[in-house]
Amino acid sequence: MNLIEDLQWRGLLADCTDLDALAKRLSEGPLALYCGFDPTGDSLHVGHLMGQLTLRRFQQAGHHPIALAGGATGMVGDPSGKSAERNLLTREQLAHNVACIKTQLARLLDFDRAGNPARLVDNADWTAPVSLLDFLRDIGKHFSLNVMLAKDSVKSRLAGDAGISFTEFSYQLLQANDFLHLRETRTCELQIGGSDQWGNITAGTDLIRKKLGAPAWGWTFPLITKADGSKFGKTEGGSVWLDPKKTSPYRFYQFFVNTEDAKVSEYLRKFTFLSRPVIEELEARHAANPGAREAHKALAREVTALVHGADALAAAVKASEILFGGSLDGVTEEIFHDVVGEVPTKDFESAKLAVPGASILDLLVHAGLCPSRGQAKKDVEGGGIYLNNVRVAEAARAATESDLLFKKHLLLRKGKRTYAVLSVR
RNA sequence: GGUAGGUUACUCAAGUGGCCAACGAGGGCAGACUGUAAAUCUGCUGACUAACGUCUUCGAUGGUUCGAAUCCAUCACCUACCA
Repeated sequence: MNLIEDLQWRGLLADCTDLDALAKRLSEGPLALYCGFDPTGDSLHVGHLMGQLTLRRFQQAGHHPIALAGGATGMVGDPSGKSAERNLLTREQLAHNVACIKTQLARLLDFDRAGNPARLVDNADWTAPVSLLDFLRDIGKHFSLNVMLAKDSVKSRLAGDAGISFTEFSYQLLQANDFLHLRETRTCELQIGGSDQWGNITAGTDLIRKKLGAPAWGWTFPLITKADGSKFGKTEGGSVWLDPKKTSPYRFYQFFVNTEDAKVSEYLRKFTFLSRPVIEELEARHAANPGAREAHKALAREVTALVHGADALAAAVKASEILFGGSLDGVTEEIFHDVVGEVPTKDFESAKLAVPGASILDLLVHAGLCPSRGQAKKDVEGGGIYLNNVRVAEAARAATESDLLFKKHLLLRKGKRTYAVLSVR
C-alpha cells in the first residue's frame, strides 16, 4: 500500500487539487510539503494533531516535512470557520505563543532523520520585512477580487450579520504568499491542512501557477467531529491541550478512552500509526466485546505515547487503573501515590480537619470540582459526589482526620470520572 | 448626518409596572440504565444560607413610582433603510 492509498484508507483525504498528478509526482521521488499552525493560543490542542500527524506520515514515507508557525498570519486572524471577527493578539502574546507552539511542533517530527529531516519555519521571518506597497504590487496584483469574495470563509461572513474586516479579508493573500515563498526557497510543492483551509490553500497554488508557472498541490483532510457532529477536542474543562501543564497526560489519556464507540475506528486510523491489520484486529475485538473497550484503550495509549512519551503514558494508565478499578480496598499507599498529581491535586490545611471537621462543600470548591458552595450542595443532593469513592449522602457531611487516606489524602469525585485529590500540608 | 428597530443569564429567546432570579429551547452538570460509550428517561443549571430567607443581575448612568427587566431622560454599542 503506497502513501496515498494509506492516507485514503485512513480517511485523511478530503480534497486534493489534482490527485492523479500528485500521485505521479510522489512516485517519482520525495517532495517537500508544509502545514501551517497559527499561534492563536499558547498551546496547540488535539485538533491540531491532525496536521502534525499527517506531516509525520509523509516524513515516514521519505518526504520533507515543514511545520510552519504563523507568526505573521497570527497577527491578522484567519476568517475560516469563524462566524465573527476576532480580537487581535498583542505582539507580546503572539511572540510568546509562537515560542510555545514551536516546541510542540518539534515534538512530533524528526529533525535528525537522515535524508529528510523536518524543518520548522516562522512566516513572520519573510512576511514582516515586506513593505505594504511591495506586497500590493507583487502579490495583490495576482488576486481577483471576484475569486477572493467567492471563498466560503469570506462569503459566509459577508452573508452573516458580523461582516468581515479588511484585515481578515487579507488573510488568504498572506497564506498564499507563504506557499509561494516556500515553493521558491525550499521547493515546497505541497500544502496540507484541514478542509476549512481549502480556500487559503488554493489561493496559494493559484498564485504559484501565475507567478512561477510551477506545479504545486493542495491536500486537505476532513475536520474531525464527534459522533453528534459537534466540535472535537472539547471537554468539561475546555479544550484538550497538548501542553501537559494545561491538560495533564492523565486527562489526555482519559479523553481518548472516553471516545464514543461510533468514532473509535475512525480515530484509530487518523490518530495512530498502527498498521491496517492491527487496527482491523482491534475493530473485530471491539465488535465482539464492546464492553472491554480494548480499541479505546489502544487508541488512548498510542496517542498519549506520541504526544507525552512512554513514561507519562505509564503513569496515566496506572492512575486510571486505580481510579476505575472499583473500590479503593487493597490499594496501598505506594500505588495510590501514582494517582496524586495525575488528577488535579491541591494542598489544604490539616488544621481544618480538627473536630467539627471540614465542610465537604468547601472542600469541593477548593479542589475545583465545583464552582461554588451552592453548586456543590446541589451536586451532593443529586447524588453525584463521592469521598474516597463512597457516595456522600448529605451536604452537611464534614471530613475529619479519619477520612484521610494514608493520613494524607482525600479523594474527591464528581460524577463517574472527574476526580481530584486534596493533600494535607 | 437622518429615520426606524434592537441590546435579557453560556447561546438563542420570552417577558412591556408587583405573582421575576426572570417562560421556553439548546448547551452544560448530575442521577437511573449500561461498558468510564451512544440512545433514552429524571433532576439541577446567579451568589450566600442547615433552613425561613437575604443579596446581586435584564447595555450604562440618572429619574418617575410604595414598587421597574418592564415607564421617562441621557449616553454607548449593534442592525436596517435613506443621504
